[in-house]
Amino acid sequence: MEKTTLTTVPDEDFLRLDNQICFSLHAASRAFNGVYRTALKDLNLTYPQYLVMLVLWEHGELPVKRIGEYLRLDSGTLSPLLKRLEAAGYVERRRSPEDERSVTVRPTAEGAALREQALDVPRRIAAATGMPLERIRRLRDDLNALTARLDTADPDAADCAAADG
Amino acid sequence: MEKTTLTTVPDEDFLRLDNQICFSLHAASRAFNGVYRTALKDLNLTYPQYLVMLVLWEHGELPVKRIGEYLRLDSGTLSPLLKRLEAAGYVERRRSPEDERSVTVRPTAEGAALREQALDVPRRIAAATGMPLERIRRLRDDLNALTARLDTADPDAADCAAADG
DNA sequence: CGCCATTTAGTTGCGCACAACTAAATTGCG
DNA sequence: CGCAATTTAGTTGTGCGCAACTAAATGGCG
Repeated sequence: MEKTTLTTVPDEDFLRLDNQICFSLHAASRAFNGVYRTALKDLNLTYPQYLVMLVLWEHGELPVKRIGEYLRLDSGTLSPLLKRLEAAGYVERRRSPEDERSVTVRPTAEGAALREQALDVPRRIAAATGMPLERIRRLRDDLNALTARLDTADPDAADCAAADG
Repeated sequence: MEKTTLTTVPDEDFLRLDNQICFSLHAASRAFNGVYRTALKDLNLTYPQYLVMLVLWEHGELPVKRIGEYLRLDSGTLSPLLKRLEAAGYVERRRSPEDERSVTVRPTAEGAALREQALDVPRRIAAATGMPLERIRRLRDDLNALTARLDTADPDAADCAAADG
């Protein structure tokens, strides 16, 4: 009320709007996660484990480093996750012979077979969303754009000035 | 290849598209979280703690139950989180006199004062996104719609049939 | 060649999310 | 009233995510 910013939006309203956005994303992410949880229960995979398997199914065999790049995850997250996938019998880890620092991950026969069961998952998810594909695609594109922005701005974005540019 | 579904999208492509959507949401959520992390560093708040404080700033005083409803979080998440907020001196917890089961949470003077500093956070976030407010709003609406769908579909959405309706 | 910076995984610690459970208070029904 | 079902927080255990660190291998430079 008492102050109107250069962006034409009062501080208070801005705080409220912000509440909506950050919260919406947070809630959607968790809701999605929940649906995946039930959809993936039969496969004995968590959602992040499923993401890793998707990457491996597509690329066949990757060093941990590459998996991390595809999924934006570091070794702190991936190492234990991959251990669990290995314990479940879905992947194999081997130190690379030509570079002993690197660890190569690839699906086992069982892990590869799992892909057939996984083919049914996306449809169940799409059914759960009940959204037309077109809108889903738009959402995806918006999210990707947002992520790209946030990533470049992230490293202490403290003093970058204008929001409304 | 060998089978084309009723939804006109082959299984394989569907799996790939799915990869994109779920991953996009996951990545965006984490990217957002990262930006908030840096923006909230000065306030000594994590992102979920910030959400709780937003709710408390808006409503003044709430039982744990209500906070959980606003944020879709259960006591398993909230109890330790609120303990930490209490340890930080930002909130107070008191068992309700008229219903001893309930615990009432309200900001301390320090917690209330924190709001002033927090007013700057949304603008920093908006700056980091670099998106026009209109597009942000659209994104928010899409996400809310998605969450609503997912929530109703969630309880074992196994055999709900058609995605493309 | 020898040494230091870099790269790559892994480990530790902390916080969130969620399922499954416990504990205590309250409600309601016979 | 008395007891079972419900409501409300809290606890425990597991897994993800990230920061900060360690350990080992590699690459490059004097």
